[in-house]
Amino acid sequence: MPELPEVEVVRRGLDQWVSGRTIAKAEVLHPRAIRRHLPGAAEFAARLEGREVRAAERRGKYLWLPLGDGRDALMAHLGMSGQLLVTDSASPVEKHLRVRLSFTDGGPELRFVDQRTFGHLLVTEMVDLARPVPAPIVHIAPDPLEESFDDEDFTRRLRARHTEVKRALLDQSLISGVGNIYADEALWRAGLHWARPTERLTRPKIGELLRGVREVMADALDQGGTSFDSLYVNVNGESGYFDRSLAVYGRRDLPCGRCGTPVVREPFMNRSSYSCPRCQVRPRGRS
DNA sequence: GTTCCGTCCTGACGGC
DNA sequence: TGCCGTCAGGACGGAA
Repeated sequence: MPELPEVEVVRRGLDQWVSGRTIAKAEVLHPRAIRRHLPGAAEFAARLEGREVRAAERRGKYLWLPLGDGRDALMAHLGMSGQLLVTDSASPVEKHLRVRLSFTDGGPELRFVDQRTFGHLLVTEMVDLARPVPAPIVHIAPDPLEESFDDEDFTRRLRARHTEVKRALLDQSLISGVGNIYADEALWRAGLHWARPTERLTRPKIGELLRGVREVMADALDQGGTSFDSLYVNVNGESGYFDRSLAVYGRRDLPCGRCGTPVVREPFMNRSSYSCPRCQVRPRGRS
């Protein structure tokens, strides 16, 4: 599924193939794909048609294309299965095509394809903060790859929480862009068990955790950015074109890359947490 | 105010 | 072979 590094690759692809072009027509093929655009499909299309697309931006897993003078934008979240494809208008329609944008230059169109429709698109006003962001995501914290991410502020707010460290990592209002996979990988790099209470984490340990988050994302981005010239391979949110070299995620019973101990899978928030029972010791009194 | 949990969705997969 | 249950999981709304 698309995580922050994949979304960044999509952003770069959109920048290359879509920015600077003018939208001719917008078609909504599945209403759920624009469910957060409350005025509906007709208004969605009207807000887009005839508008010029500016440079693509991203915060966490949200992407947006500012329109015209930049006071509004087309915003996208890919969810778990969403893809933004830049493709020739004559190419066959994908089974799960949800939204389709064509351009006045007659060049390749932009398609939003999403099997499970957890993703969505909307047109929204921008809010002029220190960095302008789409209105629906003003409550989202900066992601750890943004310049405006404040390590000191994160440390203070994390220690003020009374919860498990992984829950906090997945809380978008504290730090954005970290999903289940990279949370597990970053915790493994920092030698932290996912159930460790946030209020007892030391400053150096939080420093290690942030370093783990940034390194695992940077590694993925390095790998994803290597073959960046093919239209079809890169402007999408497909998992699998990153050879993520995961250390623990999805590796139940396989040896930990550091100590060889078999990785364990534990239920967590109706999903899974993977960790090394030796490198990431479970806090006492928590089972 | 903070924390937690159910819900949305479709396809792959395993068990019977 | 085919049916059914389970799992995957980001974000949000509402309950505790």
